[in-house]
Amino acid sequence: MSKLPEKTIGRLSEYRRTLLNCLANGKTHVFSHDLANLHNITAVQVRRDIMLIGYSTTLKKGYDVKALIDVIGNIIDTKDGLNAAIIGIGNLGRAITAYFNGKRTRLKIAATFDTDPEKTNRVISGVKCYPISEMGRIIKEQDISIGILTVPPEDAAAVTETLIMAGIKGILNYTSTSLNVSPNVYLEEYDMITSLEKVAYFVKEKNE
Amino acid sequence: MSKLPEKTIGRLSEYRRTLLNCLANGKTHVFSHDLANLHNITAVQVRRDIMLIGYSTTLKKGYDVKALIDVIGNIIDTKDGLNAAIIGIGNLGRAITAYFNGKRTRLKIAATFDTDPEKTNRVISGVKCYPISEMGRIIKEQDISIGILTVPPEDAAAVTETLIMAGIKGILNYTSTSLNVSPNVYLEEYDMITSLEKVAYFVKEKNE
DNA sequence: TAAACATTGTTATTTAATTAACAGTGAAAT
DNA sequence: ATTTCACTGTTAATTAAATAACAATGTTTA
Ligand SMILES: NC(=O)c1ccc[n+]([C@@H]2O[C@H](COP(=O)([O-])OP(=O)(O)OC[C@H]3O[C@@H](n4cnc5c(N)ncnc54)[C@H](O)[C@@H]3O)[C@@H](O)[C@H]2O)c1
Ligand SMILES: NC(=O)c1ccc[n+]([C@@H]2O[C@H](COP(=O)([O-])OP(=O)(O)OC[C@H]3O[C@@H](n4cnc5c(N)ncnc54)[C@H](O)[C@@H]3O)[C@@H](O)[C@H]2O)c1
Repeated sequence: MSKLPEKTIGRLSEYRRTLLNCLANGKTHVFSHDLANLHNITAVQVRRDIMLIGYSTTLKKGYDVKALIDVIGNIIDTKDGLNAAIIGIGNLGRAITAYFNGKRTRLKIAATFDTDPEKTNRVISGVKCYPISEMGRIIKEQDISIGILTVPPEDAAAVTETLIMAGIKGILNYTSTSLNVSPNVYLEEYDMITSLEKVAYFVKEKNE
Repeated sequence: MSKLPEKTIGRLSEYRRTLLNCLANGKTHVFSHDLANLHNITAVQVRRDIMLIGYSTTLKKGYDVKALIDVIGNIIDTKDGLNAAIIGIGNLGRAITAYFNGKRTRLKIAATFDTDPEKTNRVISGVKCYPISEMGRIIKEQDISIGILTVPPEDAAAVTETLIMAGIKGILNYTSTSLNVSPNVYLEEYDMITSLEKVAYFVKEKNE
């Protein structure tokens, strides 16, 4: 298995979501082109991704939904799951917490952190919010390996520093500041304004 | 100029954000490697992107911050700006609206839409929320060309249909359902769970 | 001023990702 | 049964993106 392309990992996650839907609707098998249509990509891409993870079917009646879900799970999930924390439980942090809560069993938001005394030491959106000063301790105690950053942009760098000191292994950064992390920490960044500006640019392009 | 790589567009948006920061801090010039460090990429990449948009400096004291902001603006922005709408003013929709409101002059959230009568015909997070039934009319009246989808996943497809009928030109889809749109509409999709699962996968990888 | 240096712009190379091509094979049709 | 058909798996080709290489040139230092 070793080295799967980064893009493939993203698509596997999406396939699984769709497959879980199929399962819920009683579909037991799905063709590569069905999966492709549902994701706006080509059937070849789907087959190639699935080839890469080593699953294959002898039948010509499509992939076995259940089996494929399991195979993808073996790639993406860890045996015991991973814990994540939200840092900065403001508007976005609360939306994410409320959304994730109870959605994935293998990946859960175990704690949130904030500096605002109005928010700390309370349960917000179903998860306990701790003062940032306790971050190191809680991250270790609760074996949290992923940090989701939703603090104000100007605090992002400092918070990241603390997170890494506390032994965090992966960061999902939603603040509009890009971060520098040591290469043993995986960093994924997403900026909504960039996305929106991209849409705007291509809308403009198409009009010309 | 014609065809800029998609990735470059994304980075230009990010450079501009950083450049605006520089400007605010009184920096008038910035080196390619400064910009690179701030974005976790290489200086070559920065220079190449900037080459592609046709800006260059004769000085060897870095790029002129103000000038570069303008050049990027000419690429990304339209003359009169574009209007966007949020569809589904729930947790995520509200967070986005509150965040964007008053941030970009050239790109603004002009209206929001929802089905919930508790929410419609009120101002939420600073923007008027209309019932979904009026979407066609409002989109035309207010010249809205971008739709940001934050409705429940099961409603995404139907809402998209309506959006396209109303003449929307670009969609930013935050629901966890991927959409099919005609090729004259630009579609950008982002799924937080996929992002988080990607982080989880690479965290797991690194541990092995 | 001359030499050393730093920085840019651009072409060439490499790497990553996608798409095309097609052989192989089970299922359905005749 | 045999032919046709629909799908899959995989290698090869193409395209897109990132990186390296380096000439050109303004800046700083001796
Ligand atoms: N809201 C959105 O839709 C949206 C979109 C794109 C980007 N963002 C980014 O996400 C981040 C948060 O946005 P928001 O709208 O939720 O802002 P917000 O102000 O609602 O929330 C920020 C939260 O962080 C807390 N905080 C401040 N300093 C902190 C620190 N040092 N440590 C821990 N917590 C701290 C605040 O108390 C607050 O609860 C910002 O960086 C913003 O740029 C938000
Ligand atoms: N909250 C998050 O952080 C988050 C993260 C990832 C993805 N999402 C996705 O974003 C979407 C919204 O999430 P949320 O947490 O804000 O949910 P939410 O339930 O808080 O908000 C959904 C809103 O959409 C409205 N709505 C329902 N049907 C509608 C329709 N047909 N037309 C217009 N409006 C309608 C509801 O009244 C509600 O206000 C979901 O698809 C979810 O999968 C959310």
